Amino acid sequence: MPVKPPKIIARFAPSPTGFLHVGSLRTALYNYIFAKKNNGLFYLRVEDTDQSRKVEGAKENLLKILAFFNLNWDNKPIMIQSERLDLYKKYAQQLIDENKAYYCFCSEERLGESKAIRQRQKLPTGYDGQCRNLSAEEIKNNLGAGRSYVIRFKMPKTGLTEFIDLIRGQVSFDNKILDDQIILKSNGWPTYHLASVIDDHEMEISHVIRGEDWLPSTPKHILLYQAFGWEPPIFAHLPLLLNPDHSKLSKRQGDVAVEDFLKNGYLPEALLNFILLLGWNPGTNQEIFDLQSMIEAFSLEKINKAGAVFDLNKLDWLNGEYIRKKSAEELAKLCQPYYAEAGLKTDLKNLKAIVATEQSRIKKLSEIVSATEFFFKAPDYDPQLLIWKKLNAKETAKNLAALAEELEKIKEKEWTEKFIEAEIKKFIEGNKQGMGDYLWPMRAALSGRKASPGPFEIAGVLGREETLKRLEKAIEILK
RNA sequence: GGCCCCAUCGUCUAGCGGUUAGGACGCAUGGUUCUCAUCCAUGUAACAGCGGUUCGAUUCCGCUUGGGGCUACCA
Repeated sequence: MPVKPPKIIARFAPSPTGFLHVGSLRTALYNYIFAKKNNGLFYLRVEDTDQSRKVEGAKENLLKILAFFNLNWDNKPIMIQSERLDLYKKYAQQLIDENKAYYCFCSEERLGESKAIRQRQKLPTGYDGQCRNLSAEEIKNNLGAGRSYVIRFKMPKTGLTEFIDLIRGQVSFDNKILDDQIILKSNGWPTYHLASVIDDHEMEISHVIRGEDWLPSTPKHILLYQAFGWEPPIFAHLPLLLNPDHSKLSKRQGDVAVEDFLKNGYLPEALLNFILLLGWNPGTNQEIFDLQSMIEAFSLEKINKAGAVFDLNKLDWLNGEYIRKKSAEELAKLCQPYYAEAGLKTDLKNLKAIVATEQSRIKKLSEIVSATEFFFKAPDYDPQLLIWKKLNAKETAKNLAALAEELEKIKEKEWTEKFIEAEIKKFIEGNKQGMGDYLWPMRAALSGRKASPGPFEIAGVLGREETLKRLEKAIEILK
């Protein structure tokens, strides 16, 4: 029996601008999980038709990040538009030959003036159609004279272009307000409109899932499909990601580059989980998703129409959740680069113990260094910090001395958090004072901080010698 | 200006004619704890407005208002 080819093919088609926008990552994610959910294919295409925005290494960077997030594409090699220039020209020529497109020789100045006039007349500001009906003679003369030209698509002047958007339902545009779009630039390169339509057709894309900012140009694309006699794909326009002030998520108001989030210590799985939930929900109360469970739970029908504010608060919370789920070893490895950057060195075993003490506190990996730097070097602090509630300096020093004496009794090989805790608690319980009268000064002496991991935890990691040294120092400065 | 899209707590959202309008983040309070965090419990806070349709509208329709996007030889 012949195998039926997969019907569902989605794609991610970024332009290589040098960094990956989180909004683009979400688009890629939705396309990927939609394809996988439906046993379909996920294709990648690089839309590098704007030479002026060319960035060296951007494409490689893009692929690296997608792979890092495990958004693996099925077309190898991937499609790259700059390698297909002849094809776009051929199709543009075909439209010209069929009188569905035309040469336009208008200068930028004339276009600017025309636009200003139409703006004043409160009319749509699109191209005024000056070159739409040039005679064969005029075209020949202009071409002969070597005048620069673009190719414009001839939009129908009447009728409606309607389509069903999977997210928005029926959408309708009046053809007469549609601009005669440039499809081939004067340098011979295609614009997005031409290239994406041709490529989506050739890749046999079944579903175009992209940002809502593309919604207004979708009728132009559909008309292009019709001009070529092709079946348009199904469209689904995603709600936009928003700044806190509800404008389109932009660099001005914080990080938007995926690389920056990673650098700041967000885990890829947390970031992915977070953006999944911006504009989509599973219909249940589940909030934690790995890639596999996303695929299982996903459906396009549950995507929202309204834009979603990118709320760092919730991202931080989610990231904390994922950090807490890591093993000490995983976390230590993830934190290593941050220590290296700070010039702090220690072996992995020690690092494991150190990061474990802050695992429940940090929200981002980048916080680990400042949160744990007191392990690396004895902290400076105000002696007042050592004093707990109603105690005075003298009593505090006395308690610390008693504590030190007890700790002295613990042998090097018994020096573990658990054992220290058991011994010291036993000792304190034998006294008339409370836990805080001993433990606060001890913890403060070891960490130099108001808030920190517990004293036994710190002592266990610090080791016997360093612990006793810090206690001595505390007693000293209390005098 | 023109066109298109959108509208439930501060934020992400559930709801698909009859609900005490639910959950999560945040925030607040309490418990656990020497502290902070974690964890647990409780609380806080929303259907933009006006008209219809209907026995009944958060839900369906229209208008208003508000927000956003597009309007490039950028994608």
